[in-house]
Amino acid sequence: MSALIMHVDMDAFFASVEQQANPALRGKPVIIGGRDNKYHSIICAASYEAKALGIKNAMFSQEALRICPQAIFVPANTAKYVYTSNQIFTILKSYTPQVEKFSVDEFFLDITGSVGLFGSAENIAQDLKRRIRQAFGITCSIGVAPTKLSAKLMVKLKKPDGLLIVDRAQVLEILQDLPIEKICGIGPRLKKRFHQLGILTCGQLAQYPDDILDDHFGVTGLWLKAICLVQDHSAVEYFEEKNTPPKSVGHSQTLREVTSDQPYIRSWIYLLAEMVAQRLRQKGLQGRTIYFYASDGFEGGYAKRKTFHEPTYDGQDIYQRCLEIIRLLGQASLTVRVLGVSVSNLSAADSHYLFEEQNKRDRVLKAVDQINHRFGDWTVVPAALKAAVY
DNA sequence: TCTGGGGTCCTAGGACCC
DNA sequence: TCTGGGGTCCTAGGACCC
Repeated sequence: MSALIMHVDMDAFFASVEQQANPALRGKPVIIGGRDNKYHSIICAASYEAKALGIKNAMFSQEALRICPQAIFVPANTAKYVYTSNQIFTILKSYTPQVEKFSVDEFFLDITGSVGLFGSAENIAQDLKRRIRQAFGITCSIGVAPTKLSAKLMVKLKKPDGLLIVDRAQVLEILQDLPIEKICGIGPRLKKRFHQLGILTCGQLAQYPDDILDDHFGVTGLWLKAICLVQDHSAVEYFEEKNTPPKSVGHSQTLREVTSDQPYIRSWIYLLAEMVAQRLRQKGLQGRTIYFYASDGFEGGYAKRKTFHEPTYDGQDIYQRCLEIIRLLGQASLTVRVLGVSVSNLSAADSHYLFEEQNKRDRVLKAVDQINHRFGDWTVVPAALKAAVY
């Protein structure tokens, strides 16, 4: 008997959690994200009511407001979503110990050994949907198939509040004419390269000769073909609510328009560096690798990362390191629309510095954090930031 | 389809050790 | 001292996901 893998995907998770927490939001178009016009920011998520009115994921908040002026904006509350996600995880564990948290709102379950206890995959799925709806007022979509990725794909076809249970033959039939980019793992670049080989559908990829795929894409090509043949038998990983520390912390910002104003660009880089540093300190982390990214929005852009000897959680350090990376890029003058700063190679922050000088700076940073925490972000900012913030 | 802001993961190549 | 194959670790770059 082949495996039974279940994929569970919450519908409009963030917005649903907020609607459950606040009855006044139910049945209304809700947008998660800032409404501010200080920077032009993007929305984080939207309820189905908002989506029905034309709100799309990752829209600029001003654009969303224009399309849907009656929308209710709610600031994102990540802690709340993670908490609910962990509660859902606990419910899922009552059907099988083999539950994998794929993201905050997506899970895989291996229910191959559970159907004996619970009757059938259909029973488990219906029961689960009912319990999650009762406990959290949230609907979810469920797919059951012989492999993880085919289960995930089935969910994609059935959102929201969907349920699709299929065997291998049915998956193969659905895959036959499905565009390859629907596969989790094929983005715009790979899609283009597959199209150049005349591969447009999963059915075509499933038929393609191994050696040519290997030549063009290496193991990735063979793995993607296995997915299209429903032979990607990667196991559902057990994991407890793991609290793995982040591997990188970063911020990026799209400016209102392309600019070559170097002082303005530098103050944005400084602001991003400070924002990243502040979050590192909140998490008690420091990092050695600085990643800097800039793009004019048309011609790709410059991206470079560099690993430094000393870890840091100091915004000024991060800023200086960004400037060094820019020098390495050989760009005397930047023309940018998008800027990004990210720190990786993280370790637990160690505040015992050898040098008193650093200790002093350390205390200043902590004091600034405390003031900002108490009076709101950016009460105290380095003078160079004023141009960008105000 | 891209938008875009937060990330992760994979891989090639260099450095180093035995 | 040179040679070199095999292995591991690290870095940088790129692709992709939600």
